[in-house]
Amino acid sequence: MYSYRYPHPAVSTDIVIFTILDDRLQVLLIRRAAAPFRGAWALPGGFVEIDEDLEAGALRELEEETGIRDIYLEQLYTFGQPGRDPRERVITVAYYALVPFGQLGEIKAASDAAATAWHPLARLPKTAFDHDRIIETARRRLVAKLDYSTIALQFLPRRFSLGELQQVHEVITGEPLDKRNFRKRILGAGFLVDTGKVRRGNRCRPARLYRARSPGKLSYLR
Amino acid sequence: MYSYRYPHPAVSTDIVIFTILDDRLQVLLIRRAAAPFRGAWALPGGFVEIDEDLEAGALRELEEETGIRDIYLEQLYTFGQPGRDPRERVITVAYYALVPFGQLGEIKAASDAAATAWHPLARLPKTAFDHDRIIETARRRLVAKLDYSTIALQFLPRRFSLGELQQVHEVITGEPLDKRNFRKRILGAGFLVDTGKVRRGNRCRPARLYRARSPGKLSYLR
DNA sequence: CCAAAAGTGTTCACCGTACACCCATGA
DNA sequence: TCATGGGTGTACGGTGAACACTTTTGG
Repeated sequence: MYSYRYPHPAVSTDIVIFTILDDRLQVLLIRRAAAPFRGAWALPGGFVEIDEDLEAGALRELEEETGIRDIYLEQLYTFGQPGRDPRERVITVAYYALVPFGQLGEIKAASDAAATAWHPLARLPKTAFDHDRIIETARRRLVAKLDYSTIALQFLPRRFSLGELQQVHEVITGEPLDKRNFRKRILGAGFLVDTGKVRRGNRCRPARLYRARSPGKLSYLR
Repeated sequence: MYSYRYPHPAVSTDIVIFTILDDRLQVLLIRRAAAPFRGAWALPGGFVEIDEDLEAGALRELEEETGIRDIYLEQLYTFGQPGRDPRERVITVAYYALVPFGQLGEIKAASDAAATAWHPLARLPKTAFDHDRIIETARRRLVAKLDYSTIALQFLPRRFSLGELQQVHEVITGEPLDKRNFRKRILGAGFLVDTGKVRRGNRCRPARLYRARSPGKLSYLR
């Protein structure tokens, strides 16, 4: 009854990296340099090594293919339908993460990726494998977590204004929010701290800058 | 760059089956008939066949080992830490499901399971592998979904009384609920339909029986 | 001085919560 | 007749939603 008598599937990770750029929710794709789906856009990711933790494998592939490192991944879902990869049976464990806009200079096109680029979710190209389905699953998860978690903060740098945070919420949901209600709700929740600093120089009134109460931690609202 | 030059991990499924029995949340475990962890309690599950969908594999193993069939599984999480199985690298995709109490006569001990038994979550035995962690992850998911989904209905037969539904909620959360508020909230949500039938013979006033508005479907509250 | 984003309170409707008694039945 | 769960309404406080004007700066 031991398993290694039977053929094993390949196991890979795929990573959905979201950012907000030009007032749109965007996802990072790489152009595949090799078959199958050569030339098609695909999620960063790759095969897990035999003694490597799943999340570690995802982080490694992400850094190899995009240069992005030191971010917090959350497991999304595992896609294992036979036939989703034409080469062989591949089961992929999908992760997702959110990165701040304005730190895009670092994205590189690496080893086995011909190019990397941000794509607005509203206008995705045809993607390799079932990656469009993975992206849609990640989008739904993101929207669902938006109003019971502090997930939106991950789109912002360490210090940010309330206007920026509101804009993140508006871009993700597509719905405009009332400024006074938003501020009351967010500040009342108590997970933001006024840093005492302001941002000036925007040809308008300076904005107070806030930070998360426990930086780096994912704390929940209630 | 093709993957099959590299060793592949084994992929298995594990299934956390909850029920409510004796006013306690319980989980179905099998006693392992083979090494490793021979004689220890473990979740039903097993290796995925090379051309088999993940959920189909989970359903097959569940039926083989317990006789349970025709239930709705939901994917829980994928556990892949190296070393979690002493034989070789095994990545397991965990599923969970809820079955009605009072249908337990069918549970069998099958092929590679020496015995099957329900265990109250509050008093779990030592489990094989990392199955205690998988069970705890499933329990948290269940509690989290309780009040924004109709998941509790899955513990009940097609027709049920409001008292039974309230009891399900109380057992899962461990908190008592006010009867009038519970009924108001549940009936106001509009996913229950009065069947017109009653259940009598309990030495007390007969209870109206309800059913889900869309039987078999997982509809959400708001 | 003007454009642009920041900042600020009140009112109202609705919802969750607290709370106690009668009803229908089988034994 | 009595024990057992079934069934019902109201009052209150808190929370989310609607809504408009002043402030501060850079150009």
